[in-house]
Amino acid sequence: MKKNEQKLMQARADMFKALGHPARLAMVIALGEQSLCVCELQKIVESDISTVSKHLSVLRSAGLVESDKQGKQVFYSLRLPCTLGFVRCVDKALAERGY
Amino acid sequence: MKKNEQKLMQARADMFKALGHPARLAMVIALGEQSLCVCELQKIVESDISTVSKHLSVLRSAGLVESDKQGKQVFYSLRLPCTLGFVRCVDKALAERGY
DNA sequence: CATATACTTGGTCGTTTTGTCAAACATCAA
DNA sequence: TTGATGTTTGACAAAACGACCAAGTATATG
Repeated sequence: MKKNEQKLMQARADMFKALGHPARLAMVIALGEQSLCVCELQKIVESDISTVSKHLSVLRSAGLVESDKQGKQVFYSLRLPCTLGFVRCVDKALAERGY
Repeated sequence: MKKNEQKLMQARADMFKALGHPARLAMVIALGEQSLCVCELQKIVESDISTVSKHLSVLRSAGLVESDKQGKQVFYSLRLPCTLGFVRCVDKALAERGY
């Protein structure tokens, strides 16, 4: 594999990796419906607020979500809606295995 | 989040996580073309054969690929072709950022 | 049977990721 | 300004990951 091809593959993999955590994936799926502030996202994943914030920063570095400060709240929104399409396909596969 | 919902989210995340490594992703993309034996996959990722084998076992546990022993070779094939669709979407997003 | 080939598994070790706490920061309201 | 609220950041320990080597299993072949 050539060097620039490796870099591209790494960049792609980083996106998948960011989604490879149940809390982060749950937040991304929730953001598929609407933008949400950190406090609302925390209710979804039920973790320490600092943990939630760090997960969000992982998603943001990967370019999957973007943040928008409104007053003292920060709203996150989904930048890559096609993620949801893949989740649906994954769900179909999981359903075949009894999920 | 309820317990079974958490399990589902974990299973989904495991799929993403399995794809979150450049070697594994490269192999999955290659398998999108055709089934390949471990030896051919090794040529693609250029790692130790034992490393390749372990990566493949991660992909298999996640349900992304399946294996089929033919003689002394083991052929792997892609179980979730929709993965490639998401890769294309990721590539579009990466392209917008200069890749 | 003995050997070679194709692959998997176990062990080790350095690196990365996670979660938590405390502290910092930003914004609003009294 | 002071305090309350919402979020981020730094530090640190525990856990998971990734790569390599060695050893193990399975299958074909001489």
